[in-house]
Amino acid sequence: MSQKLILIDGNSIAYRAFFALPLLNNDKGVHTNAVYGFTTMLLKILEEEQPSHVLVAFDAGKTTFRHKTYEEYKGGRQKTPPELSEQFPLIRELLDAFHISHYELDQFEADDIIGTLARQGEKEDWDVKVISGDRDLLQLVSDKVSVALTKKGITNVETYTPSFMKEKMDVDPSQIIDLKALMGDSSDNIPGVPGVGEKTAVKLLNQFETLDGVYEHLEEVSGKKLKEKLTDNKDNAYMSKDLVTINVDSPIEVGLEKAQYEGYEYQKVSSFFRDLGFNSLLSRIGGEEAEAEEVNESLPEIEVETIEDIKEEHLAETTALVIEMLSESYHTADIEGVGIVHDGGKYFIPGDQALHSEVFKKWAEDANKKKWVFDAKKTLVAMKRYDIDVKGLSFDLLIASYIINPSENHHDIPAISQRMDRKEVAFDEEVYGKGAKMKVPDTEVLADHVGRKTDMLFQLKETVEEQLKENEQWDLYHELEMPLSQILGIMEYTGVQVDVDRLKQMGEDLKERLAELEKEVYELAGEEFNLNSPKQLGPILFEKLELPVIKKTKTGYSTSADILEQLQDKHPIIEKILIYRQLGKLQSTYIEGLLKVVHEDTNKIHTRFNQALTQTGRLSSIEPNLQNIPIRLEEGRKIRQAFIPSEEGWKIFAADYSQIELRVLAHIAQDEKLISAFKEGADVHTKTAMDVFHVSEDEVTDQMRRQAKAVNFGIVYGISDYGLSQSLGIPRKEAKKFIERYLESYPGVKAYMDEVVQEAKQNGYVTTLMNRRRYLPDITSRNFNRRSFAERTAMNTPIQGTAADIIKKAMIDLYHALEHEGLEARMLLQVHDELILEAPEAELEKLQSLVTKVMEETVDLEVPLKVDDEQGDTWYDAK
DNA sequence: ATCGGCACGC
DNA sequence: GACGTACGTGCCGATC
Repeated sequence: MSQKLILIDGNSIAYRAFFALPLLNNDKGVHTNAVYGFTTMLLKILEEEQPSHVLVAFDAGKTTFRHKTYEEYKGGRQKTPPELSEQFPLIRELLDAFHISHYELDQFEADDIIGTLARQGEKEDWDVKVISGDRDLLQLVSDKVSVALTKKGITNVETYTPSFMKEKMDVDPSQIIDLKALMGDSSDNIPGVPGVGEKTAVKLLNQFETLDGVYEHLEEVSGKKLKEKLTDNKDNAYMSKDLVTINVDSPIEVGLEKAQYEGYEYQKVSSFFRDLGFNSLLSRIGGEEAEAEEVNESLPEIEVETIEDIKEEHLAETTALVIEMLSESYHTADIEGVGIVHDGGKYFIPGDQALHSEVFKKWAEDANKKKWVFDAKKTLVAMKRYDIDVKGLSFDLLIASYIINPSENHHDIPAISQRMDRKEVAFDEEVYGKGAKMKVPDTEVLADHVGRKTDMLFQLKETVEEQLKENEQWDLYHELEMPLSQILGIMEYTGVQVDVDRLKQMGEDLKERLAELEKEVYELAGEEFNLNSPKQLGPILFEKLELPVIKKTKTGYSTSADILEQLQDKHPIIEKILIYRQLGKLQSTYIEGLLKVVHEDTNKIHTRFNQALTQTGRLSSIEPNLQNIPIRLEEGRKIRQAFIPSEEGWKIFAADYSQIELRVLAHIAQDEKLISAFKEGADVHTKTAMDVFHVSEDEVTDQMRRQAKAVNFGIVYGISDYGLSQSLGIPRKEAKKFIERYLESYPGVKAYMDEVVQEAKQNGYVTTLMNRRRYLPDITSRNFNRRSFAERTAMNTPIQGTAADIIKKAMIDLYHALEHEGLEARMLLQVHDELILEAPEAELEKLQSLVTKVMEETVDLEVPLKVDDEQGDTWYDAK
């Protein structure tokens, strides 16, 4: 059997991992992010490649033989951060635990060790794969040697073979050295020929094949400047060539046999993982499969009493309560059991027993009996399904955890407890399994697990509340998110009425038009294919029809709408495809997708608002997402005709904030010009155009206003100059200028942007009006991209987050106002800056003034808030 | 099952 | 100079 050798560039991968992952500490305060990243990469390779031989090469010391040729080799490099240096010994330990050999050689770099072994393996006719982040290694590619370069992150790689290289870079492996010699490499301080970049170098090599070829035929090189540069820098080019050439004949003292890999010992690796706190990786290594029972056995003892018949003595004044469902969709999920923990005991009750019990209902509905829960909204909805109106939900661990740090991805009880260094609860996945294998375990196991979660909830409450108070987020939690959670629960439970027949009719019409379009596209293409597959569409457009290639994706040609639009006048097929895409989206996502989630007996849709997800404080909506129902194009907007009031004689009423983010910006930044624009009630985009282009109101063209609008959009969403250039279809430099001119026009905004970035650097986080936080660890990153992103986030989050705070508060105020006024009107949906209600026709007039007033007055800013309202028989008509 | 490409909203 | 560029959800095809 053929042998497979994996050669890993240890330094390169460690660097990659270090910069790709946030600087994590384990519980002992040791930085482990590079080790962690390295480990995930290693596990993935071992699993996917099943190699017979593995070796990790490291760079030895400070100087190498290359420094003799060129003293400045790798000069100007930032020195390795100490947070990373300290992790190299751990990486070696990791490799030892895996029984994987590693090697370094004085005066030589990891590249040379890898090159030498790769050639040896090749000679033996082995399959060799090199893993690195360093493109220099591409020179090793051959029929037997492939090179996998890390892309985004660490485990995401791109494997280079000779043919892939030719396609992607338009050069052969043998030309890589000459390519580098010409273009140089700033990160290694290799000069190359100044002024020659990748594009020129590839062009030269295509014409003359090699560096020698270029110099032999210098007179044929086009361009006087280029010829001059090449002549002047001939020495540099050849020296660069020497420097980048990997020594494939290094005096290494290890042979291929040393790299033999025979698998790792579970014990050693798992204890290494435990030492470093890599608990999430434990499940990925092949040890004995952790059975549910075993999981629980390894945890500390806990006594949970399973009771069938619930009595008052099992309940208390203050109780942690968990309603356990295995499925996320709590509108329909079965309730498997109920966990109850208080000072007097720990109980588990099978779901049906609890929810059908009169004793339980009475206790649940008693507002004086305090319930501590994880996800109050879910608890409320689930219980409402059993006609229980739960009251007294006084603590919500989910919301609290989210408020404390929204950037945590896992806010479930086991994850939270683990972060607090308590390891008494198994993860749901370990107990229930996942995907198709998910199942309800035996009652004993279920009771234990639910009991543990409930117990942990009971224990964590105090600490978490202290943390909220310490962060000055108590009000945000207690006065905003907690009350909102109840309101959202009621909204979700209420649901939105859907005109199913209407949806179905639209589906029929779409089906016909799609079939027609499909036929037309096939005719124009001259063949049939799957029109929904970009992978199949690409070759048709760009090979068969020979349309110009504007952009490629990593898997082929890009066929996205903005690319197709640029091709529109080139071929009649393009327009058909665009329309097909548009209608296809409506059909699959909005017609079929919505029909799938309509409740059969009521014809209502019940979304779920995720209140603990976004980094900015906005809500999100799932199953279905009712926050992205089409509106921009008329065709799609018609979907909204299917959203109707749930009662006869009722109407849909919608109210939205006008320019809330820009108003918030004016307020936070205290920018006089922006403030006065809003106070005057000016059209803000026109005003921006006047300020940015220095023209009077009547001189503002549509084009100028459109551009100003895009800039405002960019400011609100924190997009980059690149993002703005994309949305306007202009060069990045111009986009950058627009942003600069905007900031010159609004000095208050400029000052705010600078301040908020400083604040983020100082505190490590930014805050909103109501003290919502977003941590930005990348604000001090040495990586430009990460840092820039963090800076834009610092500027944008207080704006978007404050707007989110405001509408959330408005919802609470409105809920109480409706109650206070004795109106029947109900809130149904929130779409970031608008609220959708249904109401009896007779209430509309009152509603109009009430809703507007409540929303506009919910906070008092330097600028007025403005609310527009609409009404109609369907959501579509409320426009 | 999971990923990539694409498209919808704010 | 740049290895990626507002936030979400969900569909499809392709892949293993």
